[in-house]
Amino acid sequence: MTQPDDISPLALNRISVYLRCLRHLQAEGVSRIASQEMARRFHLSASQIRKDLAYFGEFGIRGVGYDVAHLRERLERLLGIQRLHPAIIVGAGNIGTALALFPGFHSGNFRIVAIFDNDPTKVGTELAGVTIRHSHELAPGIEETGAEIAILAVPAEVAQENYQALVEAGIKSVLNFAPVQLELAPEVRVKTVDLLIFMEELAYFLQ
Amino acid sequence: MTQPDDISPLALNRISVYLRCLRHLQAEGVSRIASQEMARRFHLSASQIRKDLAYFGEFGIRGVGYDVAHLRERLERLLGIQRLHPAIIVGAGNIGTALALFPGFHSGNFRIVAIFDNDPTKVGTELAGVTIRHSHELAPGIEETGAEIAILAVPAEVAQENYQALVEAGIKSVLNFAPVQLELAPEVRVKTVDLLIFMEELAYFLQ
DNA sequence: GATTGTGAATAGATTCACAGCT
DNA sequence: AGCTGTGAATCTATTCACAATC
Repeated sequence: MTQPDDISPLALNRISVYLRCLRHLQAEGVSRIASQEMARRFHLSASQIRKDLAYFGEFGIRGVGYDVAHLRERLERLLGIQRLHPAIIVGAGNIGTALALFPGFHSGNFRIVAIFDNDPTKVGTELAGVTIRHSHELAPGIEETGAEIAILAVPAEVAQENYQALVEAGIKSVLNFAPVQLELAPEVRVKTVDLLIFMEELAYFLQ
Repeated sequence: MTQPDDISPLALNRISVYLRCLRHLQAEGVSRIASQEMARRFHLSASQIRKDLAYFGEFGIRGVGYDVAHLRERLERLLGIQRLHPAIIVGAGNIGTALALFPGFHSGNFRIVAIFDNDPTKVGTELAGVTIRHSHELAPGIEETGAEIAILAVPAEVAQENYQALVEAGIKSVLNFAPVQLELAPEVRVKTVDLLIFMEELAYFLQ
């Protein structure tokens, strides 16, 4: 499938939100919806919904609205989540463990196919139905499983070296939970989730 | 302290990033730094650093750069993290537990002062040095501890009702981990961290 | 000479408003 | 009649380039 590569992450994230809304609507048995009604129900902007959707094609019917099931399918294809994405977790500490057990990763379009840690007492134990392997085995583990996405959940001090190892092992994208400014490789897309920055944002508005 | 209330969240998050960089520099013994050098070291934009900082005041010395220790202190005051912020966790499941044990919440300017869950088998047990209380006790718990920030780590299905309870109990801001569009109360600031949306963003660029 | 702080210029995102379909 | 798709208008953010300052 061809797609624009220069869409803004903001618009892309909104597409994910729309998709979630459509799933809700579908579960409720709604089969058609207008942008305005969707905006009202989920606290979004109607013109932005139309603009975002139109960016990828003409999905609606003028005078009528959008077909919920059809639009949902189109958006899933668009995001590339019509198929299952194998993912790995690097670091089986608190955050890694929590993510391994996160229900969203068991019901959706992502599957945790391997977990790595460098603590020998953890290696060999089971977590979320997967046996933890040693971080040395990152490269063969990624190759065997065809993993595309790595969730990096290691301490900040070792995040850069683990990221490097993932890049060399041929991973395609990384979701990073370590609170560091990673030195990025151009061929690997990284999304950093920095809890302290979120907390500091909230702290600012407390004043 | 007075401050502009209309700063963009993007700029605010960058201030957090600068602060982290300054801490690194200070730990390395660097006492002065120019925007250009800081940009080079941490992969940022020099003109953006200057613009962001200048928005809050004149922190630098022309021809010289910025005093690391001084700027750090100013930014901490600016973000309101010169003092400790008491925070609570609602939901002691996988994510709630991981966050309770997250090192960032033990070394920084945030302190987890209470944890709530509605599972009677969890109530009364210890987690990260705090005894888990029943969710019924949210309001008195918030009052006693003076908690300002709540970390909402409950299943998606019950996120809205727990949010409502937090609003009624007088919390000031919420960091929400449930993958839902919360119906927001105007007086409570909310930041949602949605892992599935991040994963979907990465999936898009795999294609 | 070097570097900040800042107005002007550019780029990007959102909202408006309406022509074009059904 | 009603709602989408979209160009134009507005608003926001980033980058540039240089005068002001040390």
